[in-house]
Parts: sequence; structure tokens; C-alpha cells
Amino acid sequence: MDESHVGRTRRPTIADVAQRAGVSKGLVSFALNDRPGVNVATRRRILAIAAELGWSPDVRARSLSTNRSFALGLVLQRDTEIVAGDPFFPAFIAGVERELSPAGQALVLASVPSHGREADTYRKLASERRVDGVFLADLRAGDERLDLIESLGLAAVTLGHPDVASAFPAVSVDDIDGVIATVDHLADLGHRSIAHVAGSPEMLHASRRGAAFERACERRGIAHRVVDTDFSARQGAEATRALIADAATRPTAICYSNDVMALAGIAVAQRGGLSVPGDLSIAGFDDSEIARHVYPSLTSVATDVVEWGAAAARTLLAAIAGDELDDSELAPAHLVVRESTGAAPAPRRDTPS
Amino acid sequence: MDESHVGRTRRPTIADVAQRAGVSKGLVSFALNDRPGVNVATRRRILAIAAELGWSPDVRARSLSTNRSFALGLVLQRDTEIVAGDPFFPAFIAGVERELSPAGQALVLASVPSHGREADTYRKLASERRVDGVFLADLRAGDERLDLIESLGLAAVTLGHPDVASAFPAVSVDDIDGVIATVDHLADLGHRSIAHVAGSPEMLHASRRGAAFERACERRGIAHRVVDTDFSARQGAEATRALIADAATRPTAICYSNDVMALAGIAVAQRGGLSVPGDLSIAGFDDSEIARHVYPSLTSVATDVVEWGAAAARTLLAAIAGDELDDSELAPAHLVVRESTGAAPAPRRDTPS
DNA sequence: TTGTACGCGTTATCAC
DNA sequence: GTGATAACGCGTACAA
Repeated sequence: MDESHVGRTRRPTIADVAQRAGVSKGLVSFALNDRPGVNVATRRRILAIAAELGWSPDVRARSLSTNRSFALGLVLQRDTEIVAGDPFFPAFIAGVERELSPAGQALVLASVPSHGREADTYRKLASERRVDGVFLADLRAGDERLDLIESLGLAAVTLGHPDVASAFPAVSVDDIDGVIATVDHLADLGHRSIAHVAGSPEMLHASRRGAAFERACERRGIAHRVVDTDFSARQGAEATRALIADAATRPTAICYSNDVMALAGIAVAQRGGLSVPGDLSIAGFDDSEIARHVYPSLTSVATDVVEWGAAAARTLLAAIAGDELDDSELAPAHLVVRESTGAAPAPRRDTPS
Repeated sequence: MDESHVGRTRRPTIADVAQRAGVSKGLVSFALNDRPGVNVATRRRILAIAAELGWSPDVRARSLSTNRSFALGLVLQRDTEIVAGDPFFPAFIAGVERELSPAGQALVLASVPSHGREADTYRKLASERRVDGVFLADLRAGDERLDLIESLGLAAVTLGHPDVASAFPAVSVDDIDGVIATVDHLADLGHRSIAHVAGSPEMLHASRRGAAFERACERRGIAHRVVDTDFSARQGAEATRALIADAATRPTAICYSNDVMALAGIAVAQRGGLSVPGDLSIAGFDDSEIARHVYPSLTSVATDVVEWGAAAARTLLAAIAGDELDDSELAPAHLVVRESTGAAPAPRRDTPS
């Protein structure tokens, strides 16, 4: 009858280790945290006993005393349908986890359906002290979250550069290069009229890609158009229908802001009797796995999202640790040419000059 | 010089509220938690002061004293590439969050690349006391996680029924109905040889769908084949290539275990000169948004994944609260017929009988 | 209603 | 340099 161990054994605390080692709680803490001031032999003994007892730190207790949560937050604000088709977040999260897990940090994920509840979610994460910092994705024009997060006393890292003053380090992937490469690729193929099916215009990366697209077209002397969408396949399809409706004015190539819309665009074109890339070249963005497995396979712009997540996590952890950090830039996006883009069709003969 | 408020104001604690209200900490706690034994007027006054001071509970402190984390865990174990194309988790998470957020609970997400690190992740979540319970998705044959989770003292809910004894409630969606409906639909269209491109055979839902497929085919007297994959577009494409390689023996219809593989399958078929659905009918599974926007649009099996997430969250919260729960069953999967399935091609004349 | 111990690890203060 | 002691963080719970 081992009195103190009735039923399930109580998990060992630092006090148990201390008692067993015949030292004080404080010393055990010092030993376990690799801090100076502990005799080497004593430290070894303490560590051995901790291991033997199966002790492991209780984040709750540690959190309370250190005033840190050892967790980072990511708030997703997208329609369910859109986020479901978006390969970004799963990959980003995988990269984040690769860094957080060894660092003993956890990822707290919140998913909000509407803009309104987004600020509340950050406020709640902060007031409940759930997280030490947050990842700011999908930056918007004049993003109010920057001030909010700062006023909440949270650390943060932005994915990309905000268009307003920011107190937080930015980790960016230059996707402009990918846009330019796409336009150049199409221009080299003889296209003289290209459309861009962009994402939501309040999204900074969408508007920047749109602007880069226009600049690139102008540099090459190419007629261009931009259509805004909400990133959904549905709106990608609608935009495509509108663009190709008038055979006389339709572009010979369309670049989309994501692969899902590009796939929908291919479908609309084919349904309208256009061959891709014979009559219409199509380029995506994301280079999702499916891009290389559709027919025609999809030319798309690739970025290393996993690495982006990892870099963002490292930066945020460093910021929380108090390091002053410069913005960092990852490998730029690059174009992966496949079958959906090809030579521009010969000028139409059916339009009398 | 407001001495006690130099720089950033310290966040108010329950002690501040107590002092301001001229009562004890304990009474404030009772008032804030809506527990009986507090004079109505006093309670009102305490709540007013708490609001005025901007007090909000600190989960860390609450966690330490209640021995609860107020957080639930979800461990994703899939290749980055595969999870990126999978619409399940974003939708599932959206549903989970819909329940957790109002309940003051957080979702802790872990993402592990390999099987080996999966058990460690659960162990860590438990030993650090990060979460009170976990969602068990992607059940496997003889899933070792059930025993592990139980031994770790965590609560859990399984997504679907395990094939071994389980201490946890299951929340399931019957996808068998969807499989049967698919086979019946194809049989009604005259198909007499159907293949199933299944997911990983150790995944319970994959093997169960496979078995259901075979039973449904046998019931209708239809020749059938099952090919296992890892759920990736690549293997979906490979499986399709193998299936259609021999024109004499190829099936006239293929059902896939997810939409991504089905899209890859359509591409392989078209590339091989087969028309879909003219020569080959194709059905997917998941009914992702893109399914209705490709050409031909994809017949697929739909389930309400958001609702599944919400139900699983409710069940897990109830289990943590100590309720004894029965397994629950959500609305079954149903087939959404689109263009990628059609009448079986006429029997080949080029094969001399 | 109050007072106070408690949960568990961290850290500042002291003593040898 | 080694180590002990005690206070602290914040909310909960129980005896008084």
C-alpha cells in the first residue's frame, strides 16, 4: 500500500525533484534551466532525478510566473470556402511548426468568419494572455491591426511589408519578381493583350501584384486590364467569362492571383470553345501540387511557403526574446512554366482593319 | 506624477477589483463566475468595477488553479503537399472555432511531418499541460493513439468510429452512403466495370470506403478494382495511368477518394485521348469548391465538414466537462452529380468476341 | 463574506 | 561559487 500513490500517480512537480535530491526548489529550477550558480555535480544529480521521476515543466505554472505564454497566435480571416481551397495556410503552418515545436512553443489558431470579429479575436488572445505574439498575414491597405496589436502589447511579425508605419519586423517574399517573370514570359510568346485576375483589392499583396503587373505590361508595351475578385473559384470564373465574352477585345493571356482561379479560368475558356493555350494562355499563382497534374498543366508562380512560415516563426520568437530585428527577405517567387501558356494566337483575320 | 502608473499601466487583477470594491478576492471570484452566495447588489457593484477597470480573466492563472488548460489540440500528420491540397482541415477548423471561441477555449494546432514524431507531439501536449483534450482525425487501423491518449490522461473525441475499443466518444459522418450512391449512379448509367482510387489503406476511412465500394459493386454485379494511394495528386495520376493503360481491360468509370486525385485523373484521361465522361466517367470525393468550376465539372461526394468540426468540438467540450456521451452521427455524405459522370460508352467493337 | 492556503515554477534576497 | 528561503504571478476553493 503505497499510500501517496492511490490510483493515478500524481505528476511530479519541481518540489518532488527537490525533495528527492535533497535540495531546494529554487536550485532545481536553476539546474533545469541551465543557469549558472549550480555545482556541476549537483546539477547532474538533479537532472538525473528529474528524468527518473519523469518530470516535465508545466507550461501553465511557468507561464504564470514568467508572464509569457510560450505560444504564438495565427488568426485566419477568410471565408471557409476560400480558405479551404487555399494551399497557403497549411504549408505556412507546417513551416511555423517546424520552428515552434523544438522551441517548446505552441501555435494557437483562431479562425474568424468576418472582419468584425477579427479585432475581437486579437483582443481576446491578448487579454486572456493566450499568446506572446501573432503572425500578421494578409496585410491590408492601412491595416488597422498594426496599431491594435501594438496597443495590446503583443509582439508580431508581418508577412510582407505594410503600407503604414509598423513597429514589427516584416518577413517578406518578393512576389513581384514572379509577376514580372510571368508578363515577360507571355510577352516573349508574342502576347500583346494580357489581363490580370487579381485578388481582393484591399489586400496589400493583391494590389501590389496588380500594380506590378501593370508596370511590367507598360514596360513591354502591352495592353492590359485588371479585374478584382475575392480569390474564390467562382469569381475567378466570372471574371474570365467577362474577359473573354467579346472575341474582338479579349486578351490572349490571363494571369490569375491563385491557382484555383486559374483552374476555373481554364474551365471557362474550354467551355467557351477556346483552347488553352492555343487561343488563350493562362497562368496561376501558388504553384499548388495540382498545378502540375491538370491538363493542360498550369504555368504558375511558386514561392517557398513552408520556408516563409519557418522564417516568420524564427523572427517572431526573436522579437519576443527582445532582439531588435531587421526586416528580412526570402527567396523571391519564381515562374514555373508548364503547358497552359503558349505562343499568342495569330492575329485575328475576321476583324476588318 | 501618478506614481503607481509609470509607463504602461499594469493590467488589473482580481485583487485590484477587490480592493476597489472593498471586498475580498474570493468574493470577486465568486461574483465574476456567477456563483451563488453573493449579495445581488454587491455582485453588481463588483461587475461594474471589473468592467470599469477593464479586468479580464488571465487564462494562465485560471489554468494553474483549476488544472485545466481551456484549450483543445489538433495534431495534423500529413505530408505538406497533401495537406495543402486538402480542403478538410481548414473547413473542420472553421467549425471547431465556431464552438470554441464563444466557449472561451482556444485551439492549439500541431503539425507533424512524420509518423514517428506524432506520438511525441501528443505526449508533449499532455506533459506541458497545453490542452485538455484532442481531436483524433484520420483514424488508422488498430490506432495506437487511442491507448496513448488515454494513458496520457487527455480527453478526446474521434472523427469516425475506431476499429478497436475506444474510451472516447466518436462523432461520425457516414460516407458509406456517398460511396454507395456513387456506385449506384454509375451503375444506372450503364457502367459495368468501375475502379476505385482509394486513399492510404491504413487509414480507416479509406479502407472502409474501399470495402463499401466493393460491396456496392458486388450488389450491382459490377466488375471492380481498388488501387491504393497516399491521397496525393501524383499518385492519383499514376493510378489512373495504370488503370487506363490497357484499353481492353480499362474500367469505364473511376471513383477517387478525394477531388484532387479526381482532377488529376481527368487530366490523365484527357491526355490519353479519352473524353470525360464520354469514354471515362470520373467521380471525386469532398466536393471542394473547385469541383463545380472545372471542365467538365466534377461529380463528387459532399459532407458538411464545418458542421462536423462544430459537432466534434461540442462533444469534446462536453466530455471534458465530465458528461457521459454517446457516439453521434451527422448527416450522411451525399452525391452531387455534375458533368464528369455520364453514360457508359458503348461496348467496344474493336475487340473480336 | 473573509482570510488564506494552494497550484507550480521563477527569481530576488541572503547566508555560508 | 553554492545553496536556502521566501515572495510572486493570479485566480480558485475551503475553513472559519
